[in-house]
Amino acid sequence: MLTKRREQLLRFIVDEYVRSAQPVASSAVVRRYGLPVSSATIRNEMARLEEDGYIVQPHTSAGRIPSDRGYRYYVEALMRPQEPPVAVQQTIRHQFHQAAGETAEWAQLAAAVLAARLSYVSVVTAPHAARPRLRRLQLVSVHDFVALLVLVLNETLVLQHTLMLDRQLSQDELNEVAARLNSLYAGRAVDEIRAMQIEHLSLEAQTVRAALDLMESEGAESFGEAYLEGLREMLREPEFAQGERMLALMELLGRPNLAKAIPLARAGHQEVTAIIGSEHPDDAMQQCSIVISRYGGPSSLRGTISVVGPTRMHYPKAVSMVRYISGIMEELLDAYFG
Amino acid sequence: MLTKRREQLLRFIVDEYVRSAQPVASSAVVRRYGLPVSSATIRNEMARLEEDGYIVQPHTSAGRIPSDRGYRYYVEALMRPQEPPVAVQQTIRHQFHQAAGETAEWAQLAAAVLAARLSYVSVVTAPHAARPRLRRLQLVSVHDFVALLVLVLNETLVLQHTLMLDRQLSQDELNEVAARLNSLYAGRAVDEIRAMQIEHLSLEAQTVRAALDLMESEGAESFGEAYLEGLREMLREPEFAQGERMLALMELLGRPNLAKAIPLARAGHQEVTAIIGSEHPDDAMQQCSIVISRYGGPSSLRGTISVVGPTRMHYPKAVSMVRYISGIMEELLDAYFG
DNA sequence: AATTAGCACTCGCCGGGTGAGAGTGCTAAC
DNA sequence: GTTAGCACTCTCACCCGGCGAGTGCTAATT
Repeated sequence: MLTKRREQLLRFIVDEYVRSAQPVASSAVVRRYGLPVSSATIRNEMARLEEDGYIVQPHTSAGRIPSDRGYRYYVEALMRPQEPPVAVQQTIRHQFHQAAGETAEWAQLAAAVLAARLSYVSVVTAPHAARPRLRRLQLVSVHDFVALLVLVLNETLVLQHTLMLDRQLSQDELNEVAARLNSLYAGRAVDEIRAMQIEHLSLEAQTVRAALDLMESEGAESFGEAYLEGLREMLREPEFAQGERMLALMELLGRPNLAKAIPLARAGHQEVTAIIGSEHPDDAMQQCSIVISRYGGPSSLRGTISVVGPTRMHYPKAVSMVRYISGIMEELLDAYFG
Repeated sequence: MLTKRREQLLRFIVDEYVRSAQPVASSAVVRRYGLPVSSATIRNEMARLEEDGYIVQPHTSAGRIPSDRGYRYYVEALMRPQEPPVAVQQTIRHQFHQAAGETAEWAQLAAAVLAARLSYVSVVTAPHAARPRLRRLQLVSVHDFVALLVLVLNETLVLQHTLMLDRQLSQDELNEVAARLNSLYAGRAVDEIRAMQIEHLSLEAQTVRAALDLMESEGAESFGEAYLEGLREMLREPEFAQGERMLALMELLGRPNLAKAIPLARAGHQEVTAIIGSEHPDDAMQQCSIVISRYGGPSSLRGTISVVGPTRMHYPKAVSMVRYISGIMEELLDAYFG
């Protein structure tokens, strides 16, 4: 346990380092903090904090910067999350108000807002149903040999897929097929439909296969439908100034690697979780922190919302912003599908 | 007009510089090219080429690199486009074979293939109909107060939009509305529908408004539905090694700026066009070249396919690859909607 | 026991200087 | 028109030394 003064000092070092990206010197503390002590005292305290592993020196005769452990302590015990100002809240609410309808659009908007407000990378996975049920399917004739399969799921998700037909079918015929399949399968989940083991022929079989595929891919949370925003903004941070680091980061946040970079499993529901630097299993992420949260009800539509930034991240802002946006997503889901 | 030998020399300088990214020295020419002349002769010829503006020296006592004019001459008169090897062609065809159906998927695939084969940035706009006609619209009930509007256009494009309803409507009622609107508007283009000036109430009006909006946005070629791929690969090129340039490039190729970066108007149909460095109006693109082509029939579905790379680009590969993929897109469109 | 003034010490950064190497342009000879 | 030879130029990498920032330690003070 840290003394009161050391806590204050650690907090100041984190705040100051986050602000300036420069190691914090003892004299800087006295000057800007205005404590009634001298820099020598601060130096002594700093030595203790370093001994305990909360801060480090990049080299002898430089100021101190927080270690991952220091950030952890800061996030856990020191920082006061700052709610976004009312004006900002209103702006954001307004933005979401405009994008009614598509859940995917909400996710995209959430990513955009988050990136814009924080200047870090945001990754938002679109809401997905853990165990989707078929509400109704519909076949729409598109062309002589092409039909569109539209799937409406219980959780108000609409999926579509183009079908290539063996023979020409009129809309009426398609309607018939759809009606028959609906009477069989409406209201059921993937596993139930599979369990029924009904044999179908030609178009029916093709439709059922496509529908099951779609529902299954919906059931699994994936990064295929994730929205990533703000790479450009984040690359302006001084820690990524060298091309070397930039490339590494881009590599890491590219589609195929995204799953490795962001451990969805660590996202808690309701509460916001931070993963700081070396706490992340992947070596490439040692310089980065993640602030992540799940949104949506436990049973119905769920998704995750996360921010990836340098360990020198503005945690109060990041945490509260993620919490706020996460809350909005929850509200939206509730309002539309509650 | 250049002498035969100077042409050869220019070609070699371009080839070599593209390969090595290093200024080409006179001695290197003799060594690797094996001409029965000495480096002094090459130096004399180089001096002439420089005088005429085809090559430049980064500084005294460095080799030569091609100027934009030099590249232009090379592209116009010197290079022989190399068809992709048969094996590669087959692989690509196979990839496209797998992605049947959605035109947007073709575009995405085209972008991915192009980026993978060339290691430059590829930008492909999805096929869009210049003057789309409504084939049929359909309303699908999704939720109590939510319906999905599905628009099938003559050119086999499917668009969808979620509608928020004022009151609860059954699928039967929705079908009725759709049927009425179809009987009125099927087969017509945006301008025709507008010209009819029919007054509608509530849901009908809402549907028509949404449908017109969708069709209009489809009619305009935009970067909203453009697929961009390969930024990571391209940033490995030595000219972008400094973080400075990387950021500039990313800035430039970000969504809002994409239209400024890629002048779609300069894309010719059938033939592939190159825009080299300073030929581009925007200052930020001086270091880059664009290889661009339009695909699709002149009347029906069209799109553009382009590659953005450093001016030190492998033009033969880029041009022939763009041409090849462009051809495939054309074939696909023909096969499905011809 | 905690604080502080003073001071020596360490280390990164910056500017200049230097030497090697690469490649040219020029001149004079072929 | 071509070529050998050579002086010249420019970059790059390296080293060096001074400067400034900031520390750690010691001894004195409260």
